[in-house]
Amino acid sequence: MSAKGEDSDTEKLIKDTAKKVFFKEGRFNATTQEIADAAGVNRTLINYYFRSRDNLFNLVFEDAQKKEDERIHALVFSDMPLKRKIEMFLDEFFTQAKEYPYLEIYMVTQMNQGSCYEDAEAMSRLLDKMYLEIAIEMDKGNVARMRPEQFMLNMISLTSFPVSMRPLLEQSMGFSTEQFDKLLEERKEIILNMLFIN
Amino acid sequence: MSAKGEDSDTEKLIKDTAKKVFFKEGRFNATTQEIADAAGVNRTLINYYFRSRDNLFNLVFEDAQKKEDERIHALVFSDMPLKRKIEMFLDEFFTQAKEYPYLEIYMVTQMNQGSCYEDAEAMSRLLDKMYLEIAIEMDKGNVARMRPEQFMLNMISLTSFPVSMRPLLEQSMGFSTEQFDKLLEERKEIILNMLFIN
DNA sequence: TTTTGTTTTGACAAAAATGTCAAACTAAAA
DNA sequence: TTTTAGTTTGACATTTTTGTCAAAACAAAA
Repeated sequence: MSAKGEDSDTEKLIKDTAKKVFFKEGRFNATTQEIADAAGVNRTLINYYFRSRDNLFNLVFEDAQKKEDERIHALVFSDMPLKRKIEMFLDEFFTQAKEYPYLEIYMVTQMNQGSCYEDAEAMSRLLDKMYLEIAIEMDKGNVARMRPEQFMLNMISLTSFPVSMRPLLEQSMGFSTEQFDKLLEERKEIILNMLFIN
Repeated sequence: MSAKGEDSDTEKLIKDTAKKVFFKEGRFNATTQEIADAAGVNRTLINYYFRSRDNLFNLVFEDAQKKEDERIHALVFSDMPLKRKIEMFLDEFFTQAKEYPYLEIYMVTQMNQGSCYEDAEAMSRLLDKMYLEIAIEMDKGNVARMRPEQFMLNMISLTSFPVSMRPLLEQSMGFSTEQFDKLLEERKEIILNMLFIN
C-alpha cells in the first residue's frame, strides 16, 4: 500500500513505541533492539524506515518539541487575560507531565548534548508578547515589579521543576506516586498565588 | 609509594578529570577513551584503578552527592534563622552552579536510571527540621500558609531550575553567558521576596 | 496464476566501546 | 646493584550495538 506521505503501520508503531520508551519510561539510552522488542518488530525495520538510530531519535524529539511549541503558541496568542493564560498553561503542563513524565528532562539533556533550538525567531516573538503583557500587569499592580524575564523564569521554574525532577523528588522527599499527584494538583493554586499579588 | 587509603596521583587525576568532563562540560556519555585523553593518561589505567567504567561513574557521582549532602546538612542544622539559612543556601547553590553547571541535571538523570538515594533516614530528619522551622515562620506570619512541603518545593524549584536548565534557557530565551550570570545574581533577592512575606 | 513492488527477516559485517593480560618501566628498599 | 612492589603500556579478546544485504514473505494488480 503506502500512500505517499502517510506513515505505514509499522513505521508509526515504531515511532510511537520509541516515544513511549523515552518519554513514558525515561530510558533515554535504550538500544534499537530494546525499542524493537518493545514494539514487537524486527530490529532491522528501524533501519528500513529510519535509516539510523540517530534519525529515529531526532525525529521523535523534534516531533514532540513541535507539538509543545504549537500548544504554547496557541495559548500565548489567544485572547485571554494573562492570569487565565497561565492558569491554562499550568493545567496543560501538569496533564502532559502525567502522560509523559520524562519529556521535559529529555529535552534538556538533548539540548545539553548540542541539539539546538529550531525557530529562534518565533520564540523571540512569543517571549516579547509575554514580556509586554507581564509589564502591563505590573503597571496595574497585579504583579510584583521585576524584570519580566524573571517573572517568566519564576513561572516556568515553579511549574516545570517538580515535574522534571519528579523521580528525584519522590525518592528524596519520600512521596508515593499518589501523594505526589495530589501535591501537583495543589500546586496550581499555590503557583498562581506566588506569581500574582491579589 | 601509595600510603593506604590515600589516592595515588593518577587515581586522583582520573577522578578529577571525570568530574570535570561530566559536571563542567556535561558530556555524560563520555567514553573511557575520552576521559583518559582529557586526563592525558592511558585508557587502561581507568581499569587498573577503578575496575570498570561503571565503577568510576558511580564513585564520582556518590562523591559529589555526599559533598552536597554534607554542605546542606551543616546549613540546616546550624544555628541561624530560617531566612538566613535560605539566603546562604542560595549563595552556595549559585556559586557551585557556576563551577559545575551540569551537576544537578546529572543527578536527576542518574536518579531516573534507577540510582537510588543513599541515606533516606538522614534526609527525612533534615526535611522534618525544615518543615518545623517553616511552620514556625508561618505562625509568625512571615511566610504564606501552605503545606511546608510546598514551600520547600517552591524554594528548590526557583533556585535549581534556572541552574539545571541553563543551556536550554540561554538558548531559548536568547541570553549570553554574561547576561544569564547577571540574571542569576538578581534572582537571590527575588527568590527571597517570593518566599517571605515582609 | 504470474508479476510486481513493498515489507519483513535472518545472517553477516562493521564499528564502537570495554576489559584483560603479560611485559616493560620506575623508583624505593634491601 | 639487585630486588621488589607498584605503575604504566600496547596488543589482544570480548562485548555491545549498529548497519547492510540478499533472500523470503506478502499482498495487490495484471
